[in-house]
Amino acid sequence: MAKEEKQKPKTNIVKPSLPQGTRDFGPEIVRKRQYILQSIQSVFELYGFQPLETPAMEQLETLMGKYGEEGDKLIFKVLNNGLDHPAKEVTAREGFEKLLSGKNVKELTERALKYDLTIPFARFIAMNHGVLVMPFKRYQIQPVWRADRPQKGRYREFYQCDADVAGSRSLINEAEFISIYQEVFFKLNIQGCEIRINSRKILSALAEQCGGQHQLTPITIAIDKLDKIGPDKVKEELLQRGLSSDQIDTIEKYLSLTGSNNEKLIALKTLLPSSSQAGEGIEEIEYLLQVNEKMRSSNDRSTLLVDLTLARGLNYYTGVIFEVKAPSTVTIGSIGGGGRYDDLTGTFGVEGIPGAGISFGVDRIYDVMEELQLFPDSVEVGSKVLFFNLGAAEILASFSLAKELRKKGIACELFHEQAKFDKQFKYAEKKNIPYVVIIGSTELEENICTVKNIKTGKQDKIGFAELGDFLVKA
RNA sequence: GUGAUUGUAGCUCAGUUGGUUAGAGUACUAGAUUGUGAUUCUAGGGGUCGCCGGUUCGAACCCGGUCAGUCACCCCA
Repeated sequence: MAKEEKQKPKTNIVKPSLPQGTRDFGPEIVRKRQYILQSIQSVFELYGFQPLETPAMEQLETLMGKYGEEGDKLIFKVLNNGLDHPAKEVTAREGFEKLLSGKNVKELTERALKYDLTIPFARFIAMNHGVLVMPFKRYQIQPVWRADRPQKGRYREFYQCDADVAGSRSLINEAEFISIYQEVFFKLNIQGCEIRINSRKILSALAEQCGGQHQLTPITIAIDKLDKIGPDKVKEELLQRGLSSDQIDTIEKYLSLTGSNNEKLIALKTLLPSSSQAGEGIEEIEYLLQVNEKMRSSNDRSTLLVDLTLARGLNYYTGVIFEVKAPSTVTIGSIGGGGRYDDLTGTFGVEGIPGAGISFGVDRIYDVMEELQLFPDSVEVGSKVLFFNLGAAEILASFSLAKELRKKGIACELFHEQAKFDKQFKYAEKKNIPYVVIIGSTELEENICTVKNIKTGKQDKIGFAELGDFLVKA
């Protein structure tokens, strides 16, 4: 026995692997993602939003109960440290018993990874509202974690990219959010997005007409599935939830309202005539349509569409709601969403702070851009210049030339060893380096170098002193 | 959390009813080629067949479990 163990060398080799639903991002992917994130960030900044970062972890109680029963299950919990300490053995065991009976256990876990950016934002506002300039406009670009089962376009760690404003009821915010969407998609050259809007007030009025407020959530959940399961199944689901056939009839009429934005709103007024809430919702949307018409520039390639079937799952929304659909040429659905919520911080004991916000789905925007080949070539370029290494004396000259180029802001590198041309060319090609500088013994004597454009194959003899200017212009 | 399906070289994939030493293309390395990327040719390295266990004289192949990917549901970005 002992012999066998000796034969196996004792090593600590671990087979490298990633936790389920997480990813590494290689250099090209990081560049492309950064291109998207920086575009969004710059637009947020242009509208006066300020950056905020919050910890990866929150207190578990900050998160629990905010995302519904299903949401709670998807929160990643962090095990407390020191549970194996003898002094804590009794409480640890008790905690584990509680856990088995399905309770939340402070004894075992007090912290959790954040599940979205909105609740940490609300927590931040609740802690700091006294010292913040209100309304507080913040944007936040950070990873969040969900213990969901991964599938395409769905991960356990992913980035969210949110802009929210706290402490303002003005519709100007919503109008600017629409404008931000349009500007970002223009910047990324994504054409044909649909920005869909609706209002929770309208949905709420509909629920009122169909049995009362307690029906709001079931109704929104059911009609949110409309394009997925079709009108018949929606009716079925509503029937199961105890709505009468009269009420379902109303909802069916509601869902079948068609026409232009204004036609839909006019038809809606006759469907829900007595509701002041519906009236408010309609007025708000009319205002946004009007502003959008005025602000619209030739740059905007996204359309603003009133979609009365838009519901959005999260039930903290109370006013206008948004969702952005990817261009119909790709099969990726929603790439952003948001809306207004009246009570951001009530759950933290701070009343009277309303908010509104939007979010960009970075991973899906990436997929859209990849599919439509919208990333500019320049995104892929790291170094602009590679100095060939043709020997010790030759490369020595390259050091100072490289330093000169870097001083001018040109990224460049020296090939790491003397090697044949083939190898050095291939390196440049694989790294998407557009120019190579060749300095051999003949060039060295004359203080010149050969600059070759890899794509065109064009070569120029350039004096050492002129190299920087030549490449700045190239 | 439920169900289905896949896992073989760095990458894309073959692999017969279970049978000797697991293959191809591509990529890589060296040479033909001592200063210009191609093509071609030659040679070479590279595998715990996801992992653990079981059945068998014998398992990449059959069975069980597990991990990971993909897809659908739930839900969601």
